[in-house]
Amino acid sequence: MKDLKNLVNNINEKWTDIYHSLHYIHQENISHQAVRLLQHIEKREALTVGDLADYIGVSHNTASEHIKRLIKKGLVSKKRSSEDERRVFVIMTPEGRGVLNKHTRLDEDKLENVLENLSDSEAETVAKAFHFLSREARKCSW
Amino acid sequence: MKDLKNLVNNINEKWTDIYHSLHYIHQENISHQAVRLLQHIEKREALTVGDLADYIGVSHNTASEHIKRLIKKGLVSKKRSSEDERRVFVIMTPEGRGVLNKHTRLDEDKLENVLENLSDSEAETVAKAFHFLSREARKCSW
DNA sequence: TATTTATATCTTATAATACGATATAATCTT
DNA sequence: AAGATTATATCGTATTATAAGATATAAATA
Repeated sequence: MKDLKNLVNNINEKWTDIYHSLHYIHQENISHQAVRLLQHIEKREALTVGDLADYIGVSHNTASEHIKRLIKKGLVSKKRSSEDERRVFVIMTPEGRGVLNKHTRLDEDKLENVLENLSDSEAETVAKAFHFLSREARKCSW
Repeated sequence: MKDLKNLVNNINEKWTDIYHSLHYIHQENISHQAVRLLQHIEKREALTVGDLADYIGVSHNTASEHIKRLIKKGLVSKKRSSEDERRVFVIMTPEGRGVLNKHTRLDEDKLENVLENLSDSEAETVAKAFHFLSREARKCSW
């Protein structure tokens, strides 16, 4: 029998521990909303300016300005829809992906170092766990 | 034999997938630096204003102003050191912990829902994986 | 053709970020 | 004890980020 509440809390504590120990030391100071936008753009295909406005909960003109700033920094680009030429898709550039990774992923060198110190069976357990969690998380539509 | 580079990349992709699917929908728009400061304060004991300045890489006067703003929002409080009365420790308030959790933890309801959909043995695998990772991550001093 | 829709721009306002200069009080040095 | 050092705080100033209302433009739709 699973004690779910306890497991949830346990995972959450360790989730933040792991991130705090293994995250990148980044220098480029990107803003809060910029990270939120990039996170969403990375995970979804064909997002428009309006979609992004809804996602971060601001008016469309504000979202339009956010995108303008991200373009100026070279983190995203725009691509007009061919079906409906009013719509504009926001595309992540390789530079944007790089900056986002530095802000959301674990530092590859640190993580590799950690995994080296695990036994083969422990490393396998970790690989399986992330497989299970991401498989089910993807189904979560809330 | 472990293919580490591949495992690292695999975990990182799933790490961001999971966060994107399960993070809280937060409304309070706290700034980038504020989150960084709160994250560090949560994980370390007895941090001074100077420690925090070094951590986020700004001058001491800037850090002092960050703390002032966090105090105004009720997210941290100050406590003067009794040994050295020049030093001031920054303490997280329950409100600060709440706001930080909303910005760094996974949504408890979503995570519980995900775990419910795992078999007992899968859930156990997940619990073990976080145990192993956080155990080794804690040793990472870089 | 009139209306709606999707973006963009302009104006205005506030908050966040940062640093140099300076102030203050506590501690350490000589 | 006097002077130097250390830890914070505050003031002045400047830039960037954030946001929304009003307005403009161009494409699609009724």
